[in-house]
Amino acid sequence: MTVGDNSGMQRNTRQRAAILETLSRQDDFRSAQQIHEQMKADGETVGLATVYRNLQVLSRSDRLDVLVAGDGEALYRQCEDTGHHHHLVCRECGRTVEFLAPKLENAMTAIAHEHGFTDVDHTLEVFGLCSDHAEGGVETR
Amino acid sequence: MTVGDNSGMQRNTRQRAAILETLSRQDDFRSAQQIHEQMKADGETVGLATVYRNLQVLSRSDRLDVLVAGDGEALYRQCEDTGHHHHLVCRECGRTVEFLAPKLENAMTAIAHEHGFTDVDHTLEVFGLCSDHAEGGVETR
DNA sequence: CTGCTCGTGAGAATGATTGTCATGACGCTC
DNA sequence: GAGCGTCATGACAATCATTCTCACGAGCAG
Repeated sequence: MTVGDNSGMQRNTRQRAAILETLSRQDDFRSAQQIHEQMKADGETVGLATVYRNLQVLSRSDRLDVLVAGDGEALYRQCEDTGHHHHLVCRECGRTVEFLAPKLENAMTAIAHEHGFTDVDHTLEVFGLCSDHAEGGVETR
Repeated sequence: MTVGDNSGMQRNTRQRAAILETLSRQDDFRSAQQIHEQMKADGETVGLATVYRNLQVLSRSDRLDVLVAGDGEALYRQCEDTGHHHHLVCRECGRTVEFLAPKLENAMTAIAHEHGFTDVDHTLEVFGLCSDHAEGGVETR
C-alpha cells in the first residue's frame, strides 16, 4: 500500500521530456495525434502509443489539462495555472485564456447542495470568438 | 442553398417513434448502444445505425440533450426543459436533475467579454453524489 | 558493471461512430 | 386504393481515436 506520491517512481525518458518540451511551445489545445505529428515534424522519434501513454500519465498528475471536444476527441494543453481553473477558447483559432471564477464555483456547489448532492465536481468550458475573429464581416458559417 | 427549416420534411417512421418512446421511459443519460439494446430487449427491431442517425437528428432539433462523457462516449437524454439548462448528475447512479442558473450564464458571458470574446457559448455539467449515494463511510477515492 | 523493471515501439485489437448502397416505407397525387 | 419520387432503413464495411500486446531497450539502484 504505497500511499500518495509515486512521482519519484517515474523514470526520466527522452520521450517524456520531448513531449513536455513540445507542449510547452504550444499555446492552444491539441489532440494526441496533432502533438505526435508536431514532434515528428520537429525530428523527434516517438511512437504514437507513447504519446498517448504520457499524455495520460501527465494529465493524471495534473501537469496537463484535458478538454474533451464536442466530437469526443481529447485535447491537451499545458496550463500556467496548475490549480482548478476554466478555459475560454476561441472556436475559430483555438486561442485559449484561463480564468478563475470562485463565485461560479460556489454558486454551483450551492445549487448542488440544494438538490442533496455532495462531493461535487464540474466541467465548465466557454467557447466564443476572440477579438481577432469577432464576426463583423467575414462569416465562416 | 436551401435555407433553414426542413423539420417539416422529416417522415414519421415506426423506428423514430419507437426511439422517442424508449427515451421517454428513461430518466438518465444513455449511450446510443444502450438505447439500442434496450429497444431490442423490448422487442423492437431497429438497426443500430438507425438509432445513431435518429439520435443525431433529434439532438440537432433540440428534442434531445447530449452529454459527452469523460471517455468521449455520447450520452442522450430526453429533458423536460427544452430550452437552455444544465445537469446535475449522480456519478454513482446516473440520476439527473436539470437546473437553470441565469446568474452563472451572465457571469460567464461577462468574463468572456472582458477578454474580448463574443458570440459566447458554454458547456457546464455538474457531477456529484445524490442523497442516496452520499459518502458516509465508503470512500471511493 | 549487472540486473531488475519499467517504458517504448510497431502493429494488432477494440469500440464507438459514420459511410455505403440496395431495398423498403411515407406521404402525396390521381 | 394504386402509383411514384424520395427519404429512411438495415446490414455490413470502413474509419478514427485510443488501448492492448509483447518483445526489446533503456533508467536507475546496488
